[in-house]
Amino acid sequence: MTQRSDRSAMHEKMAPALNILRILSHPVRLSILCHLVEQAEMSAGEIVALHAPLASQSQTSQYLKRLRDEGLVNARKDGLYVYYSLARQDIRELVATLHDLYCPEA
Amino acid sequence: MTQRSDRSAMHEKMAPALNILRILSHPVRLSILCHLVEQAEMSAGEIVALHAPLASQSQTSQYLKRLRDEGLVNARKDGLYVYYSLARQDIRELVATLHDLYCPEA
DNA sequence: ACATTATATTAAAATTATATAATTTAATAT
DNA sequence: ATATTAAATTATATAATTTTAATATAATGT
Repeated sequence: MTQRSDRSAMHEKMAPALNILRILSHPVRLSILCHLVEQAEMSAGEIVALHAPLASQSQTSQYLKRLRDEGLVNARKDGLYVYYSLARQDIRELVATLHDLYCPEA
Repeated sequence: MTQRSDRSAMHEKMAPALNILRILSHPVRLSILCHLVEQAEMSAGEIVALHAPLASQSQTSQYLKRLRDEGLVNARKDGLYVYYSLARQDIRELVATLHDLYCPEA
């Protein structure tokens, strides 16, 4: 095992954390996840409304797709509506830590 | 206070967390911070050596500048050497959480 | 079948982040 | 003074992400 592969290994070990950090590094994606920590389930429309007019329907749908694709949220379709919910406990914990550190009460 | 400014306010409230997330979303910057959580102080040269050849001296110096500019690390100059250390407790806590969630032991 | 509403997709343009390469500053020693 | 080493800076190129705009799909009701 060479030095180089050691360092690659170090970086590979960080890959899951880096991936999550990148996903959370966007105001709307982070906001969606924050809301889903407190709300259990929200329809796509509610999520769009929550972020309009800062983010368009198309944009928000794209953010939701990213979160789906990465396995961070579940999507449940009911008729015309799609309901989103958090799919992973680690996101709950990470968002809680961020809240503690960067969203002081009062 | 309009709806729009409410939403801006929501996003502004997230700004500090977002800023930290973006800074941590890079393999070498995250790695540097991880090492400084465990090491207290490291010289620029040690940090460069730790990440070569994946990151050049110039790159690593740029990452350190970013961390300095953002106030995440302290730089102490001693002769030819510059010693870096963590400047903020929140980084320690955040890195610890990331470690717990994404770096399972063994 | 058609209209309506909710949601999703796609492609191009714009923006931002990162890498590369060359150069520079600063401290020390000869 | 000049050579050497550590570290930082700058400009440019490249790559990744995000925004925008237009369009498409899918479910429901008339």
